[in-house]
Amino acid sequence: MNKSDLKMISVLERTGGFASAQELHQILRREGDGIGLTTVYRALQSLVDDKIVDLLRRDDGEAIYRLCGDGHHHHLVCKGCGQTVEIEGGAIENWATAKAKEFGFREVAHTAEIFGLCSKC
Amino acid sequence: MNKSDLKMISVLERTGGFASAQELHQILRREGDGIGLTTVYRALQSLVDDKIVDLLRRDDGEAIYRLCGDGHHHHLVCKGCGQTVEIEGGAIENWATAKAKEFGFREVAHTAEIFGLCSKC
DNA sequence: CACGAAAATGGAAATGATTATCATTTCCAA
DNA sequence: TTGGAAATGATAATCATTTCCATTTTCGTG
Repeated sequence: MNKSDLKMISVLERTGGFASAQELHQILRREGDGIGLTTVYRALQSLVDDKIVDLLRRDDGEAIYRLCGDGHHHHLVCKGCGQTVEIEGGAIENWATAKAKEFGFREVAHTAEIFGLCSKC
Repeated sequence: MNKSDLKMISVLERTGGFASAQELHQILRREGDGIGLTTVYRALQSLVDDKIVDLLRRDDGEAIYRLCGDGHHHHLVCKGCGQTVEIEGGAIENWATAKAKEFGFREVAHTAEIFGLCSKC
């Protein structure tokens, strides 16, 4: 956990929703921070490894990052403003486990995200 | 639906699991087909638009395609051999709908995939 | 069959995100 | 202060995907 990591956490806190590496870099630059794009990618990768931020993908495949709370959870993402809500997925966990067992799969992981328009958009 | 579209459907049928555009292109080339990469992308895009194939993303963001049956469904994907199984997601549908309503989201869609190792791998 | 328009095709260049390189700078303990 | 490790960032390399554009194929009509 170095200076850049903390800087990224700070921007992510301020932006709230998901943002791409490029966007986060631009924001920092606008604020006068001379941080390099390389460092942004490095810091984000490091935070993902430490499970401090979540990484998921936009429709076009671009990676987007979000500061996340502890433990396993899923997201409700607004297509309009990018605002996201962390949600519990009790039903999902059971479903994934059951299906995996049904087909004899081991070491399973799963992804589940919901996209839509929030009440403001 | 043109010749290239049919050709892509044919390869996808033979490969079974998910494959990327680049992989599908290589397979066709190996078989002696001189189809261009551009055409592969175009055909896949067209099939996705017509909801004949599913598009999802590998961990690194690369797009992978799979011939899919009718209707809404999810996948159980083997990390080892790429073999996939289409599964029903009754529990997921309800979960997604309920959560969306709970937070006042409209026009919702959702993704849910399970990754693991199949019995052979 | 011949002709021309429209669709399809594919090679090459452009794009854009992400990663690798590498020289320079910052940190920090001894 | 100093030596080395870690961090940094500009630049170049990579790689999937798109865009461009010229050529070829398809196909309906005379």
